[in-house]
Amino acid sequence: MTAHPTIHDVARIAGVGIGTVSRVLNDHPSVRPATREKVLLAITQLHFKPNPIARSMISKQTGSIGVIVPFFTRPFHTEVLRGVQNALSRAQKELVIYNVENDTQRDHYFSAIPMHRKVDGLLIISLPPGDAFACGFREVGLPTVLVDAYSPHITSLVINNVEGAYQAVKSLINRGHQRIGFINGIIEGNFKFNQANDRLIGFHRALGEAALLFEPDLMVESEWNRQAGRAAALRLLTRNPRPTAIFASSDMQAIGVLEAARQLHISVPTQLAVIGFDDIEVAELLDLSTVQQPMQQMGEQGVAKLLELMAEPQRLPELIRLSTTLIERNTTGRSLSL
Amino acid sequence: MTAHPTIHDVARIAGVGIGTVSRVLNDHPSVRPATREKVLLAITQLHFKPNPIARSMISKQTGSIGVIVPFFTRPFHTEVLRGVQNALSRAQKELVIYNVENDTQRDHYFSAIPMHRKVDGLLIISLPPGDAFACGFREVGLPTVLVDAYSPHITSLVINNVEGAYQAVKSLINRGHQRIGFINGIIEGNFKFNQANDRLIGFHRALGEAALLFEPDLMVESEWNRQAGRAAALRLLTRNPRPTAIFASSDMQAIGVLEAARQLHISVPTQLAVIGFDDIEVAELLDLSTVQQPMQQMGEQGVAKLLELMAEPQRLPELIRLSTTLIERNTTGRSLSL
DNA sequence: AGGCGCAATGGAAGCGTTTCCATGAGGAAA
DNA sequence: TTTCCTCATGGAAACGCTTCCATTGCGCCT
Repeated sequence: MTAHPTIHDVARIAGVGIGTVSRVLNDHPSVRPATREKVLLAITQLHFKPNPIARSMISKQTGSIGVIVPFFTRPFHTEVLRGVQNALSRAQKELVIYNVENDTQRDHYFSAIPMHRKVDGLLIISLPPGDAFACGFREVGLPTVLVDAYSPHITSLVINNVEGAYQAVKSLINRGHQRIGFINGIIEGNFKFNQANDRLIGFHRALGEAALLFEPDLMVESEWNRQAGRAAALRLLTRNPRPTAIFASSDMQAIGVLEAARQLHISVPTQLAVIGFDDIEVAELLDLSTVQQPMQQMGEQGVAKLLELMAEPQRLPELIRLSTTLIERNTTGRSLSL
Repeated sequence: MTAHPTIHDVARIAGVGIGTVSRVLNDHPSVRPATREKVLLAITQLHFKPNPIARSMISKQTGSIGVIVPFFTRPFHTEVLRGVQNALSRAQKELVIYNVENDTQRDHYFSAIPMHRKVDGLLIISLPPGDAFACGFREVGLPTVLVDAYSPHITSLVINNVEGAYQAVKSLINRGHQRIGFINGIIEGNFKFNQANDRLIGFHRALGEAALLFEPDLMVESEWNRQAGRAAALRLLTRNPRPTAIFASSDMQAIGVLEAARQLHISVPTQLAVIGFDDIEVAELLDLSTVQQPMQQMGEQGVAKLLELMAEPQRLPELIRLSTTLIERNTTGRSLSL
């Protein structure tokens, strides 16, 4: 409850000027060792800690990084955040989380955060800002990096969604599947880059290469979660003839597919092959085949890029591509493991 | 890139004094409507936003809440955070996450955060601070609330771990199990309150009530994760005679048990009953019996208590108890669901 | 011995707000 | 008309720091 001591108190106790105290705090060279000692002593006596807010006032730096992320929509994001957190704590930065649950909230953050200057840098995950916002970030001089999203105006770190989807679908085709269902994420109306769109392209490509026809009936859009995946799968699996394989845009959706299959007494993988996307921890538990994203790496590298940008704000935007890895487990037809 | 306008710029443009601008910003009553309009106009013209750091300087409020949490150790914590985030965004507060991975980091945060005053309040999850730290929080006047941890000096929100463990073990006993293995979390050396200790008490109680002997051999401590749970289960299941049921302190550990059982070709639930703790989402997927904690509620109510405390800092510490719910699924022996 | 330059230091200014006090205008009461 | 009081307003002070400029003292060079 005692008031916090200030630099003036320290100066008084140490019998020096406030300038000298400040110099000691900032490791400024021109302080005589003897003086430094006096000051240091006073500091420990008073339990003095410099007030970071007053410092921020002058330095215009807060030591915090903001992360805008649809946090609870997919375990995927938790994993990315893990990477973010790792890199950030190494860099001694604080992590401020802005969770977004809907478009209103997203836009609110996009427009408010650059103005309020409570973070030194911004990491945006899975949410492509429109050009207007993107340019806004540049204009106010807030270093920003996109992860799992793309904008030409902002350094972006994306995985190759086309390739990932292609790998998944091709592996299904290689196993002889001809009618392949596709549960995609939501394709955004305003048609910026987005994951769902790229994955559709990959889906098409794999089909085309195998001279298979794309049947619009076999593609469904759904939210990224299990319930929606399940509902989508129920629709797909009641088509006639039904698909013999389903590719889902996220592991959670794929798990929904497994549930739907169980409900309809369709056995996996014998009657239905299933492959997901992400490779979250549960995928391994359920022996789900999937397309692995380097989630932690995405987070870490995103932070690394952001720190670079903060050090050198005039840097031009970059586009960094990471690749996916096909993980074939039981749901695409390997014999049951032990 | 243009410098941010300040209150002085606004005052100049509007042809008023800075005091008046400030009054407009803070909805102070005594400003003539006409004057207010002039100021408001200047504000929109300049795209002026008050600098929150300068505000913090005076108000000594940052609008942020810190959360110290061993974030990535259990999905449990993600769920609690979800509740925290909900409550916080309703209250328009920012969320600063301090993830702790080890004791050093924990103690660092415990001692540094109260001093640096970058958060208005602190929520600590699953990490009991020692008395020294606990009193420290009070002394510097940082409102603090504990969730899933207890200290007599700080408002604490805990579930009834004794009861939860008791419920779990009793349900096993009711099903006829006599040799029950217990994979507990780590019991902290310094023997403050902790979850593991209470659960051990609950375990004992259930055993005692049924006149069963506690066999120290059948209890193992392990980290809260799957790998450790699996290792612990392998040890338990190679005892002779082996337990017919295992109660694990977390669902992730319980999942490790399931893996171990599969590896040893022990079938669940016929040859081995398994029950976990938490009721995270995967538990349902794997049809795992468990003791449900109201995770989101813990987060929300923790924040609610914290906000109360911030409004009324002299409040005395409270102890709030939440209860658990036994969820019986397949791994404790219900016949296989569809 | 005198002058010069540099190292060490003190403290004012300034960062962008809020708050408070002083001032002035205008209306009501006499 | 004069006196008070109130309401609206301007701007200085303060928040706790960093930075910069001015000042002092000392050693070294000539």
